[in-house]
Amino acid sequence: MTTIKDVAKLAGVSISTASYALNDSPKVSKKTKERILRAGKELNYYPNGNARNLKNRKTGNVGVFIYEFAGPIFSDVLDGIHKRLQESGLNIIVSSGTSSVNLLLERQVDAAVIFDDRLEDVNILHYGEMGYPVFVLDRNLKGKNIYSSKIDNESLVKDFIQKKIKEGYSDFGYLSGPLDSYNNNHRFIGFKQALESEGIKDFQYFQGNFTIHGGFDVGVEIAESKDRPSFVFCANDESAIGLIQGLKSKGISIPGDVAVAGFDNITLCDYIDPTLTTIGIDHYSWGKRVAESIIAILKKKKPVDVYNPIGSIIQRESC
Amino acid sequence: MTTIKDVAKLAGVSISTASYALNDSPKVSKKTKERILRAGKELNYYPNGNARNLKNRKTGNVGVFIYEFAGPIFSDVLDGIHKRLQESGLNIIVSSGTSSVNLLLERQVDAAVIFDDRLEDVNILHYGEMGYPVFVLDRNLKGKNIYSSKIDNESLVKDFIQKKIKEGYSDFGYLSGPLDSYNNNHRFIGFKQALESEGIKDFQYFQGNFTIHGGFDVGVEIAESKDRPSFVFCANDESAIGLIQGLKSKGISIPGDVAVAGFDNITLCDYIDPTLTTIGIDHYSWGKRVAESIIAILKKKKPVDVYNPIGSIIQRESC
DNA sequence: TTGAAAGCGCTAACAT
DNA sequence: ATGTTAGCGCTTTCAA
Repeated sequence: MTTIKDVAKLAGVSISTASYALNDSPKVSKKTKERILRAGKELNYYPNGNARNLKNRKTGNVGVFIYEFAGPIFSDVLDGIHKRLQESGLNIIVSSGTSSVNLLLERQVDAAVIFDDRLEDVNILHYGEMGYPVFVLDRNLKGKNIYSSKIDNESLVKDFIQKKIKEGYSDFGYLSGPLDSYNNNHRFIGFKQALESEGIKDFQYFQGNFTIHGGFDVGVEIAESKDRPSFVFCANDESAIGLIQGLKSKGISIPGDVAVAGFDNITLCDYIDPTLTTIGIDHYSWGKRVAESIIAILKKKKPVDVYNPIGSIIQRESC
Repeated sequence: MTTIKDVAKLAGVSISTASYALNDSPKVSKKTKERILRAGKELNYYPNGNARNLKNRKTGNVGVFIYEFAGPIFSDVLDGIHKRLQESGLNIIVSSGTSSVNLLLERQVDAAVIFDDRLEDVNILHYGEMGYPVFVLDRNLKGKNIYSSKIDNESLVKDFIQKKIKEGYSDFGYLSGPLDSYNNNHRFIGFKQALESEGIKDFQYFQGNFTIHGGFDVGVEIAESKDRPSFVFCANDESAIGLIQGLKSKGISIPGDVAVAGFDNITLCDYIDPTLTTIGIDHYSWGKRVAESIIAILKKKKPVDVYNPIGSIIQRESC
């Protein structure tokens, strides 16, 4: 493997001069710099990142740790983060599962974005304690160097449901996500607040799991029930889409018999029949803003205000 | 920052003994090992990955370099790769754009999977030359340590179109992807082979770009044409979905007036109306198999047979 | 069973 | 403008 030593030897200079030249330092004369760079080209030299990172005490890598690679939401956030980091010459490293923990704790990244319910608090806290900035998305966590950016689930859902109540709906159902999901639980709070504020005491509760399949089963269950709600708010779009399919499979018409809404605004919303009304988050922009903050912290070495993503109602046919 | 030195000091042993203990070497006695591990816990010690990687001349990381983070195909391949690597204790590092090149050439990964048309051959070749194994997906590239795994586009498309010809279609169109796309070009070859083998001389050619939007425009164009093909084969599902929407927007019925098929079997195929007949690749399994091969190469230090993914016709309503 | 010391490839302070 | 050298944090050979 070619090292800086080989380059220095071929160019007939010392290692340090080679290093200066390769890092484009003004200290070295134009002539020798050229000679060194030519030697580097000739030997196909590239610096060993591990050695550089060790010496520099920084890697130039930003880690983004997600729950899984599938999923429309992650993709959009990732594309946003990636775009912004690339403009600033930082590398993006996306990982998941146990890899995430390894890369974090072994300090192979200079900063991290956590978008993964399963990654344990203790690891995030420890990484922050070591002096590295971390952004946690959709998660409540406080600690040294920890920044939390979250969707304002309560207000968004509350406003939306209040609007639907004013449109005349009164007989609601809530299709829940997993009970340990931050987003689900806060959306549920907003849902209940809306009913309460409008004096509606009762609603039906359905347990789902954020998946199309889980939503389908609930759809069938509701279709066969004698006491169907006239409006089901679903904690995310995927379960709403499953719900619609379950209802349709039993001949229920939407929104006539049962109105449905979701949360997230994934691509599928536009393709299902009827198209799905939902609360949309601009995930791409969210990613860009988070990356923006990380860059600022890394460059200026000082804390920064967090940006919380903005949501809006995307009115379609399903309610 | 806590280093191995701090742990050694607290445990009252030398650095080397600490290192042995932390790496669970049998050389060190049970009593001292315990003491060292306890010291490590107390100090919240984690090894510095860059230092370890430098010394070991390996990182335990496998890089997967993709064209973009959005896209249903990448997600499934990634999930497959991730699952298998995690079982083997290897870290997955996913990246894109200039980051990919940096991570590769700086040797921050022990092996790589390239699923990105834009990543230049020269960088891949150089990485292979340095002794690292690389899997290139859907790409023709030969070189040291380079393994190429690809969909058998020609046969799949040829068989499919021949089948459709036997079902009675004869008036075909081809909706192309970008002209520099490996997959598009090989699918086109298979398409032409099928027509030729069945004695069909003519077909219409439409230029698309693999996107829904691009497909839509062609759909409108075809709808307004006087000489509509009765069957349009699209080089991927997204353009097929756009095509369907474009045709429908002008009142063309599918498959009655124009039959449509795609390639990939993305989730949306099941949600569009009519549902889309396509050629499906099991991307998740593909990812697992590729990871399997990488693990074998890394462990056994010797070449391995490449696995090419299997495809099959997914018959739905659109043709 | 434990410790001393060299060295992985690089950067940068310091000396020339 | 260029060279010498220490050292980043770790592993491992060699000696005790």
